[in-house]
Amino acid sequence: MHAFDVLGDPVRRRILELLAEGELRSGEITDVIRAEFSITQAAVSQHLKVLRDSGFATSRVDGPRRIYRLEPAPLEQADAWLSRFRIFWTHKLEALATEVARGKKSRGED
Amino acid sequence: MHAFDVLGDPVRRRILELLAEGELRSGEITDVIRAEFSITQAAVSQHLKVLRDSGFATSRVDGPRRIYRLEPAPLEQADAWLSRFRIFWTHKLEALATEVARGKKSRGED
DNA sequence: CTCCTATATAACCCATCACTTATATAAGCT
DNA sequence: AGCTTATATAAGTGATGGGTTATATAGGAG
Repeated sequence: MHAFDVLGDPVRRRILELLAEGELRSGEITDVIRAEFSITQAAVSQHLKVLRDSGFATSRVDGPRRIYRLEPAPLEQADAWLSRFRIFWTHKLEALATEVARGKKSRGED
Repeated sequence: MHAFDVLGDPVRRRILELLAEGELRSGEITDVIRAEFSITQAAVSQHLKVLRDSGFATSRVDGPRRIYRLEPAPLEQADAWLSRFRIFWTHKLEALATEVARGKKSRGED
């Protein structure tokens, strides 16, 4: 599944927002998502699997719990793809500053 | 259709890349896409419709032709959503520089 | 007016996705 | 061992998306 396909789902985007704050237990994620989207625990677990399989998150076991952590690499790839369009909404000098700040790390991506 | 759903399709991403170079006729887009993806003219036209309906592109009539132009607003929204994660792959000062360069235009998006 | 080119739309099909309910797995407690 | 909690997986379903072929629309050329 391509990074942008993963980001196409609002539940997954929300999970990534939550994980941006720091590590979370599966149950904590499930509670928030269930409150906001009214879906079952199984559905949330399936979204977590998609995030794992696509490299957006990793999990580690803590007793009977799973702790999820954000993995930024696929997000960075998505960001790199979008970077070529940034010239359209920033002034040229500002765009240049952005590129300098990003260290021109991403070339020939996608 | 959410911006990230639109970006989830490789054909549409490729069309956006082409339009980033400048305006193109529907037929020019169709030729490139057909060569790269082996799909029909109708399929390309449907992708162009998705891009129009979701605000990623506009078209104007030139005789029997349609000229397509990139519209950056939805791409900027997608970029704004990703911006909250940039801290994960840039150093803090670099991330700050990026935010300054972007003029902190996007707050509370999505 | 008719024909051709350029493009979009309609109708249909099939695969995939997001969801559900039901069940499995595994750890901790008593 | 048996129960409970935490989480994942299996199986099935309905909706949607992206493709196809066929057709419509509209402008320019003869």
